[in-house]
Amino acid sequence: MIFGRLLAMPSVSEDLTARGLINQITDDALLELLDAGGVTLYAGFDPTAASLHVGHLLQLCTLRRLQLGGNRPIALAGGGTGMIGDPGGKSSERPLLSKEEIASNVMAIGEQMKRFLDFDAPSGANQALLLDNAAWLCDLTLLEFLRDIGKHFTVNQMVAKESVRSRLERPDQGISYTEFSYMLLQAYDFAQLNIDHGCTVQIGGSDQWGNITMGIDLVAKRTGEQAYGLTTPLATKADGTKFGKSEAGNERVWLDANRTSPYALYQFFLGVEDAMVDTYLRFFTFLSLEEIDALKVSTNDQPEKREAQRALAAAMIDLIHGPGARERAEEASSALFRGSVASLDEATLRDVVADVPTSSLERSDLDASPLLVDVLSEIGLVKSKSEARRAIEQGGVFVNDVLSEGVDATVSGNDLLFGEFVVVRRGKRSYHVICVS
RNA sequence: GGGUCGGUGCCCGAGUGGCCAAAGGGAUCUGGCUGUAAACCAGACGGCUCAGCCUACGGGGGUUCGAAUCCCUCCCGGCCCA
Repeated sequence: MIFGRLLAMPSVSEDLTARGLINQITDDALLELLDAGGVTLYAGFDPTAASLHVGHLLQLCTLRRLQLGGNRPIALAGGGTGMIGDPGGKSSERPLLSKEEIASNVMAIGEQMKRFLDFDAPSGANQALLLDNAAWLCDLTLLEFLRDIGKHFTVNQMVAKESVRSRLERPDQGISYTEFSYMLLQAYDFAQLNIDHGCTVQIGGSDQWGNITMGIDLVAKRTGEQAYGLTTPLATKADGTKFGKSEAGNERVWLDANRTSPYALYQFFLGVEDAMVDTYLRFFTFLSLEEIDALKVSTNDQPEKREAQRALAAAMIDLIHGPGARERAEEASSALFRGSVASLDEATLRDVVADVPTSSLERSDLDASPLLVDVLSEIGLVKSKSEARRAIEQGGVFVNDVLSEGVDATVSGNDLLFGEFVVVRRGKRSYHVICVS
């Protein structure tokens, strides 16, 4: 059904262009190839964790777009390169992960990718592939590497790359030979994918431009084939910092429901700044450009309705966790934010409990009327009791929507809703439900 | 291996014997204004049994009434020389 709608949509290149997804492209001819379909292309993912996070969305969604346009995407997990670490962007050396950790991360990430890419396309022609570069990098010997890859590049050009130069220019930091070699391994990946799978295109964020062009060079030198590269802009927040790098409280926003609940993910997108919502809709959703334009008008005319944010959040949860999770996240959100928590009916509250962060307490714990300060820190809504005291003193703690005053406030059986729940809120929007049994 | 500079709280970065839980900035948190937005304003921002105490300025040891600040040593990093 979605596919049917897409067929009526603009060509791949028109769509990418209109969405602002093209930052740089090595050759305009690539656009025609992508429009024609049948191109095999890849993007790399570092398996540094057992889950993807919102920072990966842009590449995932772009691969999806290209697949929907009839091309064959390869998601390349950097099981090999992940053991090295890309020097770009970071100001310091990255800690190395163990082989086992990386392998299990690759598995987990591959599972999540199934929501974005079709790995079982019936025609087979453009079915997505998940590969791990550990397959060829781990067995590569140093001598082979130096002979077959290293000889094609000069240190001069490597040092000139932005990712390296920025590290060299910092007076207090160096770059290890290991990380320096990263770009060559990435180039090797491209060449390997070209040989094994006829892959001719690599896509990535704009910071990958240098690595991608090195890969293209290597492909040309090893196989004589013309390869291409396309970079997307970097997704940023309104203040210019990286989108999804880390959010409130330095928590990453993950695609794994066990790490970031669908409700929390929904809230994350619902809270997007007006200034960025249109960009994100274009980058991350598969809504038509017409729909997105209409939402932009809505943001301009009636920003307080947050229609664009709602559409964005809904689309993302649909994509990442499915419609069922989306509906629950929407319901929990409106229950908590529309009116007073205390006035919710029991059934609604029970539904909310299922989606919002919760903790459980024994009824006997409550008999002693524990200090609110202790309870807050126990359920993890604050990091320490000092922080709990501060939060209360600053007027930022609410029990069942009632402002708590005084650090000596306690929690007791009287605070129970339906004999079971205490809804604690910190600040404007951090809800936590305590279930008493 | 030699020389030299440096390692400060989440990050950047001041401090070079007491007035240091340690300037300033950023991040973050809370309040205000709003629209569960941005910007802006205000406050907070190591922990605890909280007018006090404990833990902290790379690790360990020492000098001193007293050390982030001085000395020794070890570890780590930058730069230069070999």
